[in-house]
Amino acid sequence: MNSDIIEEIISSRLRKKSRIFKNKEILHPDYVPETLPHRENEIRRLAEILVVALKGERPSNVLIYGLTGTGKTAVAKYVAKKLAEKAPSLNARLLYAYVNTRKVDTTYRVIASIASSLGLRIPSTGIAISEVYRRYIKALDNWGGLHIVILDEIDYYVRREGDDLLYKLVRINEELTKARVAIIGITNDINFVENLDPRVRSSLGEEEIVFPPYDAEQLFDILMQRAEKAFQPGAVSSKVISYCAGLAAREHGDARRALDLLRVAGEIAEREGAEEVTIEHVKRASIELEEGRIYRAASTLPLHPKLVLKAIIELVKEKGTGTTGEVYNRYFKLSLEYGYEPLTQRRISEIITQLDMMGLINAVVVSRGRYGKTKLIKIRKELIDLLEGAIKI
DNA sequence: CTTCCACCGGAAGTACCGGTAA
DNA sequence: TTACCGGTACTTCCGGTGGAAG
Repeated sequence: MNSDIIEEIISSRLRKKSRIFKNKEILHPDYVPETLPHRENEIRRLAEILVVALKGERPSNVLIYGLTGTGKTAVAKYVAKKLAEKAPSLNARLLYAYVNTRKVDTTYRVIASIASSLGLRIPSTGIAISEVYRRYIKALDNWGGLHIVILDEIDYYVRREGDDLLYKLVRINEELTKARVAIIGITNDINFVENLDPRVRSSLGEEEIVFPPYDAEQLFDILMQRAEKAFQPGAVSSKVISYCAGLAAREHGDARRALDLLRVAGEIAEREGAEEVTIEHVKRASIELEEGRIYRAASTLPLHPKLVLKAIIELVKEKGTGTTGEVYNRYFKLSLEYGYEPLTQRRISEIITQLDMMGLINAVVVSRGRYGKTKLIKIRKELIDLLEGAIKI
């Protein structure tokens, strides 16, 4: 009986308290802990730069560099939040806006998001960008404090939209009479600054902080600190944590990855009803994370990208690789079979590039001399079946 | 050294959607 | 309601190109 299944799950998960987790939230990537191990220097630097805000001065703009999962976001939020909390007792007005410009990915939405942190309500579309900008400036001056604007992953943004917005923001203080704006830009691409307008560059990079990747030992400390609060005593050994740390350290010391690994390993252990998390659980977590990402990406693909992916899978199964032209021909046939109007090759070429960027396929531009220039397209063997299952049309 | 393949990928434009302001 | 606005998906056109073959 189905109700028995539900009953069983409820009784095994809810009635007994988890043997593994005490508070899983703590392993969540957005959770900002009370202390950030091995980032003391970076916190101090940033705080020293921004602290003049509490005296009513405008602090320097800051550029923060560092690879993913090196604590850039956490440190920036942490310092901004602490200062904002401290401000009222010192009779200073300080607010901060945090925008991840990879998620909030158009100029309009970025400004709207910044403005909304001042309590401004901006429609999601419909008015001109310059109008939103104007309202933001007006709201700033009415309020008259210091606004710290944290722009996360700005390299993504600038690559897509250019540096117009940065240019405007950097010079916004010239238009303000009472309020001030300080910008914290966060990027994981060190080269990105070189392509910026020199004026933006010098202004945004008044101060620069570089976040080095964590090594395995530091990752171990980070995981340990969180694990103590997140797990039941004895549920996870230091050996397991050290294994997670090692795995993540190999991928350029990414703390987010390390935390995900530990959390999912814990979930697997719990599902199994195990007493504690083992290294085997971590290994499986590693596979599960990757496969889950791929599956979600593939199964939510729109129609034509799905058809293109299907064409690629067929070709790869037959002969190992494919080219843009071959994929297009196969896609063309498939489209007609399913009764859809095929798109142009130009568009398909773009879709192939997108599939590559999502990590579903590998597409490299190669020149084969007399035989032309094209994309060489492959799929990792382990992913073929997974992808095939994900794209039932 | 030149040729020339099989594309790449930028630019500009069209159509449409979901939304706002007046 | 009409007139915009921004974003996305797509097309058309086309100059550009790495390197094997000649």
